[in-house]
Amino acid sequence: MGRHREFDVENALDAAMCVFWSKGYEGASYTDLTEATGVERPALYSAFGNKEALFNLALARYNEHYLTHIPEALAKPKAREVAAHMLYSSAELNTRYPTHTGCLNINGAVAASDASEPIRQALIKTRADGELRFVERFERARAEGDLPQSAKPAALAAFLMAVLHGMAVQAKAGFDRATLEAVAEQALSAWPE
Amino acid sequence: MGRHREFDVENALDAAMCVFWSKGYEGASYTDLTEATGVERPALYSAFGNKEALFNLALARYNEHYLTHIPEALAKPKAREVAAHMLYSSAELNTRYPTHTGCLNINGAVAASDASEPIRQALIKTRADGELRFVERFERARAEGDLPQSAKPAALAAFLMAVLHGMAVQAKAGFDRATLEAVAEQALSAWPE
DNA sequence: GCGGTTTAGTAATGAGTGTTACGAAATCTA
DNA sequence: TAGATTTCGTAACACTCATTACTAAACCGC
Repeated sequence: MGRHREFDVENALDAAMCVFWSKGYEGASYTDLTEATGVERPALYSAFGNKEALFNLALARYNEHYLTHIPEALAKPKAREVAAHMLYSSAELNTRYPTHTGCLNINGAVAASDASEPIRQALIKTRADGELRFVERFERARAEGDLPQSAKPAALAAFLMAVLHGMAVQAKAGFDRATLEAVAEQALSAWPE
Repeated sequence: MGRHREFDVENALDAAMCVFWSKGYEGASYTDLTEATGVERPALYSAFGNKEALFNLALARYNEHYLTHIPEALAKPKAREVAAHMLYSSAELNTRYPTHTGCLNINGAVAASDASEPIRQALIKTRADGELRFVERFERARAEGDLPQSAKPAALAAFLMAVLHGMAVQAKAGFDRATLEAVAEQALSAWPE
């Protein structure tokens, strides 16, 4: 019983996610969030909690709905295809929406004030979790003979993530998809066979 | 005539630069800046102008005093050495100071509020200027036969910058020097001979 | 020492931040 | 329809932000 919600929670969360994607955690104000969602501040608080909780929900939604290429990549039969899928899919995603380029995990916070240090750490952890999955995937690839015995799975995963992070920074700086794909191609040319 | 400055302008600017290096433009407050410099707010204003001007001075100082490996790299005789010097020097600089890891050009602002968009654009321009120097350097290398005719200088420069940006993000996330050097080594293995 | 000039530092300003009290509106159950 | 319950939205809250008047202090040339 009681009054019904007049806004769609999923839509509002998606709109909030786009604001964070574009401006990062600290750069996004509640004025921005209410404008983008069409929901007044107190309603955002009652639906999602405070700004930190809202961001974490937006981050979870981003990882689930927009980073679908990660499990896709991990499922590829060969290590090189794993890397290629990540690189080209990221080039696409990083430039798909002109209003929010780059990657939420990077844009969210690289450096920040003390107040938002928890968010920065949460983003670091998210990225570390992702990297770990690639380390394990490349270890499997080496065990399967898909990578040479001399290959270092941890180094390959760190390198792959570095290129992905760099592409996200470049996308946020306005680089177009073709340029990012050239970066991806160059990164792949270094891949051990 | 008149009263003398009681603080050293160079020292204060260096301390302010470290604050921006650690927390970025928006994340650095005047409380942080006065604590780090030991100079009260009005004195910072009279010496350097407002926050935006202070940041630009800090950025210029950073580029001049801490990015000395860029001209060093450009002066190397071979393209591969140019890239190698950039990668390993950045791995070192990004982890040299535990209190301010990564790179000021990246930490300064990747995503930000509308208010600090000018700073974000200034950082983008700084990075673009740097990239251009590498494009020209690699074009020369190709002309000199140091790079194969099939090599694409613009793509190589974009790739190099992507890895450097990614390493800066990783350093800010706490990666140690050895890990960054492994990334550098992997990036170099992709370099055309 | 005096007058003119510059700096130091306290303390205030106004705008913007995230957050929340509170009363009006809307819905469900009885 | 009456009462209980939930949401909405205005308006305020306390706080921090960058920025700056303003006064006392320190210095120079005379």
